[in-house]
Amino acid sequence: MSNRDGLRERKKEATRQAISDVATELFVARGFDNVSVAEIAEAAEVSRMTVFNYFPRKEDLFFDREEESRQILKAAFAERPSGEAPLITLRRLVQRLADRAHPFAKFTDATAKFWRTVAESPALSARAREMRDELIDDLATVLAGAIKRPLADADARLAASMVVTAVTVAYAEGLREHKARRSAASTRETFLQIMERSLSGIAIMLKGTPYA
Amino acid sequence: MSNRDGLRERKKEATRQAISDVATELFVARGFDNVSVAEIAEAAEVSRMTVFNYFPRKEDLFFDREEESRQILKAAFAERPSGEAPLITLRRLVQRLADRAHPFAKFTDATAKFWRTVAESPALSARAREMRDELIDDLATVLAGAIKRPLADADARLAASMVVTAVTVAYAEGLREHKARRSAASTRETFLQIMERSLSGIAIMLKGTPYA
DNA sequence: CTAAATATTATACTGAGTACAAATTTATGG
DNA sequence: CCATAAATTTGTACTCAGTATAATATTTAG
Repeated sequence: MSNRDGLRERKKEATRQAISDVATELFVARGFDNVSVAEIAEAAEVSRMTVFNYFPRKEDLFFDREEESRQILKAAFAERPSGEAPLITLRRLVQRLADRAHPFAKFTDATAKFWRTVAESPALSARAREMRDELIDDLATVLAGAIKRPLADADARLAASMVVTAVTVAYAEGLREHKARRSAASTRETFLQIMERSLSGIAIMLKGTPYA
Repeated sequence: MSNRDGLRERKKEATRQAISDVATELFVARGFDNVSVAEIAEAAEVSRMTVFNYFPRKEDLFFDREEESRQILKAAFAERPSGEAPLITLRRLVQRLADRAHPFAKFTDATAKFWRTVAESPALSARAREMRDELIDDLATVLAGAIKRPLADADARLAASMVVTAVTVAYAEGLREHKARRSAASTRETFLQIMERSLSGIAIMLKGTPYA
């Protein structure tokens, strides 16, 4: 029998999902810090060790989509018209994410609750910050790759840091507007406006480099 | 006897300093994560509880100057010529820190070692990121205060995030140059140049607001 | 069916951080 | 100087995340 969809693989995926599901349920009900890994294991009818087997850190039970942002960046630069300035590619990417209401540019009660849970937990907040820094590194690498530099240079690191900061601020302001009961169109407009302002400023910072 | 400089107060300060000193020594010698609080307590001839009494978290034993950046910001805006755009105040502040080789703009073997120790410890890195976010909040508040807004608004938050990001990147590049054995003048120039480029871009982002 | 490969579990440990009460040290008022 | 109040230090016992390791159970392959 094949390795890929044998009984073993199916069971693994099932237990992983079961653990993740039960953990999410407990987290939203009682808050991340008020649920122990032992409780999750018990509720998922699995041993504590098995939980750590699938999710090395407790925070991994909450943040399941770490890989996704990396893929989005790669895809955007893979499809980009040759010769287009990397900063323009990013501008188009942001527009598209907003148009398609992608989770990274969506403001609903669900996303608000998600980030409130994060804000209420020091451990989750720390992990979110860590992921933000990892994203900066990834973006710097992708940017350098786009202009055929093997390694990220100082300009790429500046660009990446600034763009990720811009998204962070724009997203936070979008969430803020949502919580203030503004319309979806309004929050989307706020998000895009901050991104536009930021990107035009970043373009100035990168004038004379191959990135802008 | 007065409360301020009685025996009790002096002893408290002495033990606090003793704990901090012995901890720093152990950390630089063996790395933050390879030294337990119990060891520090033993080396400082004090109980484990006393260590936690003075330093609620282990990371506090390493980062002793959290308050300082806050004070520098406040002072800079307290002394600023009335009517000066806040972003100009910050530009002058950066120049002055570089001129005076303040720790936040200084690149020596000591600072390099300090930040290497941070980079080698997940816990210290996490704390550094947390402090960075706290600094952003503080700066946003100070910026809003400078134009007589009681609360930080979206523009202040954007400005603060971008400025702190700029300093972070500029400082990191300065450290990088130092590690590559470039001259002190060169690292200083790199730092200032990144700050200048960044601030001119940030000025564009803030055009039409009272901050730029 | 057997044996190798892999997943799960039990157990025991380290280390940070907390709660709380007991013991010690310093301050203060007579 | 003494007694007592106030503050500091300590001991003890706990919770919880995370790691190491060996034993056990389950799936796969021959």
